[in-house]
Amino acid sequence: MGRPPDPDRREATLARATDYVLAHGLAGLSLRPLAAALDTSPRMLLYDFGSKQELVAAVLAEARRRGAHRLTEQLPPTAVSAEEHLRAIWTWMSAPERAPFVRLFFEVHADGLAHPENYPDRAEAITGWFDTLGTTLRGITAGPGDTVTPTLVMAVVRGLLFDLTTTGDRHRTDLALDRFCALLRP
Amino acid sequence: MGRPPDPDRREATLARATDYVLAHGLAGLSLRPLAAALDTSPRMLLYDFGSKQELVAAVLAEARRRGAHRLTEQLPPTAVSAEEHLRAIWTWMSAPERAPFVRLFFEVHADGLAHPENYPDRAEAITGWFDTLGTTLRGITAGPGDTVTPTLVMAVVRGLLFDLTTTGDRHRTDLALDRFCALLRP
DNA sequence: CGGTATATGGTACGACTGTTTCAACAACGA
DNA sequence: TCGTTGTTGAAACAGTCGTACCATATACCG
Repeated sequence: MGRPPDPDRREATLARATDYVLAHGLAGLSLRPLAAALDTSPRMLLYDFGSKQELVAAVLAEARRRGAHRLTEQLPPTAVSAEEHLRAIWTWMSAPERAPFVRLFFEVHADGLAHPENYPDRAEAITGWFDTLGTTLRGITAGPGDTVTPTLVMAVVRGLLFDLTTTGDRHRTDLALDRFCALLRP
Repeated sequence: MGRPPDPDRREATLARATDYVLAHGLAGLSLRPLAAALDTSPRMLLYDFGSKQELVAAVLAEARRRGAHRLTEQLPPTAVSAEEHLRAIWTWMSAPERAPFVRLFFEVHADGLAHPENYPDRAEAITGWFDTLGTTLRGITAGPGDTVTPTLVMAVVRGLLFDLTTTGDRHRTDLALDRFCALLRP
């Protein structure tokens, strides 16, 4: 009896809140401006998510879900070479459409350095690549259990993303990836 | 006539404020706790620095000054090989004593992504390395004006620092740098 | 001493924060 | 229609923020 709950509302506001965070960043996030942009109220945000902290956690989970989904459907099949895979990853991650995700990624990392207790599984954002890259980079790695090569490859990608987002110099960063690919060729 | 100004006071509080920011981070920096930790008052901080923004700018300049000073006196002379130079850079930057600087570095980068207008010369933090590395990596670079090799080298260092500060896995990141050095050998 | 400049302390302002409280409204079953 | 449950608005609470204003203290010169 009584009014039936509306589970869609929470998911809808979560989706739009994720858009907002991707657009405006995590640093200065505040409930009142967020609610205003979402045509709702801080009251409802707390009603749906309990607290700001839980809201942020839900938004980060949703953002990661989107990123992972987009990546798996974008990367080429395992048939192509390791170098082509690496180039595809760089092209995909450095594309302007991914800029909001990249910014959020760096923002979360920086906040995690100051408050590690809020991100209990933040290492997974690094180690989660090993399984995927271990297979797609087959031919470069030194065996199936090799984590060193994926570590280096992703360090290059993240380091070049750091450079690109700071300087905006796409040409130079693209050339640096070319150089790395050349080094990988035996 | 009148009471003589005390220029040392501002520098002394700047030094201690820099210590505080390196220890506590930039994100949640607030005048009142900062002043309490420095045995002074928010009133005096504004009196000496004009505004919080100028204080932060002064602190960041001081932090960069310290980092640059420490680095130039630590790196080996130009006589050693490029690989030894790279290893020295990694050893120095990944040392636990540098962790506060590294954290501040990533924090500033993340904040710069959201508010680029506050960091008009943030690209210098990247390109400033080219002159130094261009000479010390002589033998690996493709000429004196080559910016691609320093870009890749520093991307590896920053990417591995990102990994290390997230996962804390020093062994794996050290091995990844070994792998990169092996790739650099012709 | 007075005059004058720098250095401080105290306090309050206005704007913001996340959160709570109270009340009302909406949609359903009986 | 009534009770019940989910939803929503308005307002207030307790706090923090950067900053400005006003008075006072301190240290120098003449």
